[in-house]
Amino acid sequence: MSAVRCATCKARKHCLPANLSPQQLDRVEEMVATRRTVKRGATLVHEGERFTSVYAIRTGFFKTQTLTEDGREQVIGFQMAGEYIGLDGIVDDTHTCDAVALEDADVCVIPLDRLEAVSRDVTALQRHMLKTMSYEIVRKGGVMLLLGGMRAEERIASFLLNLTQRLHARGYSPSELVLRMTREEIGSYLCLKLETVSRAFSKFAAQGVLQVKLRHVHILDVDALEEMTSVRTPIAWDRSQFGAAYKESSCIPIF
Amino acid sequence: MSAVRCATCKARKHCLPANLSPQQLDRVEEMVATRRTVKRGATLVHEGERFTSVYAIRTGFFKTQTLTEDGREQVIGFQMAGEYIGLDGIVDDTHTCDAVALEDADVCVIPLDRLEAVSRDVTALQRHMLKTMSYEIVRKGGVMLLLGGMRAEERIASFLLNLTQRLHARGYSPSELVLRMTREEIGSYLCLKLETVSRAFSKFAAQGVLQVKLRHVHILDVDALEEMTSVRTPIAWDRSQFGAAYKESSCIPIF
DNA sequence: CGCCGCATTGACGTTCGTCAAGTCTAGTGG
DNA sequence: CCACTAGACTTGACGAACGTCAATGCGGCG
Repeated sequence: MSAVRCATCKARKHCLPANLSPQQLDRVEEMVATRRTVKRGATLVHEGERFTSVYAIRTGFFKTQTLTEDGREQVIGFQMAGEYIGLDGIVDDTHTCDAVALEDADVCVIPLDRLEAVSRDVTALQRHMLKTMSYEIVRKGGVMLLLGGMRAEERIASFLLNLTQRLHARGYSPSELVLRMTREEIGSYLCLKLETVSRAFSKFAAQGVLQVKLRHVHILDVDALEEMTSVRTPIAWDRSQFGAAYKESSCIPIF
Repeated sequence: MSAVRCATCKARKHCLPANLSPQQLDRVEEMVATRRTVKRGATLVHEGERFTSVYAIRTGFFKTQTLTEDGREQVIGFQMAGEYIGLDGIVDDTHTCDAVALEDADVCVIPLDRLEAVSRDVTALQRHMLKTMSYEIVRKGGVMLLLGGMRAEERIASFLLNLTQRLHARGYSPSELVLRMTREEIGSYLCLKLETVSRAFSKFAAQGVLQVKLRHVHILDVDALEEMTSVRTPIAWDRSQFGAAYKESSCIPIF
């Protein structure tokens, strides 16, 4: 199970602090209790389940969602390689949402007590985890601004920009992407109906901003998309490491 | 300046872990570099300011807000005794919002490096800070659900329930409260216009659910308010300590 | 090849924002 | 102590944005 090493993991620059010494890296690797594969459509964690570990995504793509009082599934976020799942469970030792794989995935299981123990020795990790959680707080603040202040088309423009930026930071094309989620899941996340999402895609295509063919999206005019997103970005967005260096991104921290 | 001790602070059960030994309490107290008073209307931290410390509120009431691209002030949250301000600044060493006192306040200044150092020694504190940040993540998720899934009146019902619950946990009446913020600030927070807030108050009053006289609100029918808030609560809400014991609250974690 | 889930498109209605007029209150200064 | 004023609040009329409902198209998978 530990044939996979952090040292050679492609997601490492997204989930661990930079500049760890080889000794520290060994220490950090001990945190990973095990690794799990999750098939497309399978659920990694269930809402209400007892929390013991956080998960770092090595490969794959997830959605997190929760059940609202009236029975609808509300999508909370989309997660990709190097991002963490389960941080919301720490507060009450209970996971607050489902995490469902939208493509076959591979995750590291990190028990919280080991994470804490190693954090006491490796101060860079301690700081990194605080930053990771702080980042999630700011990200969610960005979504709040988006939901409160943006029109349907603006939200969708932000969403597309954000997805491509994060994918680009992981080696994919900055202008072409394959959506892993349905229109309904996008709508749920942005608090819009699937019809509204569909209409926006069609309109963007008619304006020559995008080419859309079902899940395949080709962005023709990034600037046009960015002009639609009028809400200021609180913090930098797609960077492989936290820090002041990446502040110039104009995309809202949301997804 | 250290005439004020954590041991005798009334906000302590909200901002520190329970069951600290006297020795641990001494250690924890060393974190507090200084204390600051903030007059009503004054700003504790400014958006964009370099982050070095988090703040724990001893007394008083704050709003946090950020400037959107188009120049509006968007209220992000309201904070009261025992709650932390500034956790969002950790990720990029920069505060992402203003914190403005809505009544005269008194806060503890806790430099992050000291917080980290003490956390390495006092594992209960380490865990507590992770829980505090996890809580903020879940709280923000609750606001997202509220903004996405609730009507104006439902949002305002949730808001009122939440405020009274938090105030009740701090010794105030569970049914009577004095709002520290304007209709416009409530509206900004809930992504509604001040007219909509006003109309909802009037309607609730006409229904006999509330008595409202400007900032003075008297809740006559808590059950009616709770019935309006249809979105399920992800986690427990008003508790002085984290843990599974407080799960029964039916109010959405938002504010 | 046919079916089913996903996506598109149109018509209509509800909710809340916008604009505007007017009231009340706390705070200020005479 | 009272008059004045600026800001906060209330209330009404109207319109735009998006949700709702419904019909239809289409592509991938068995």
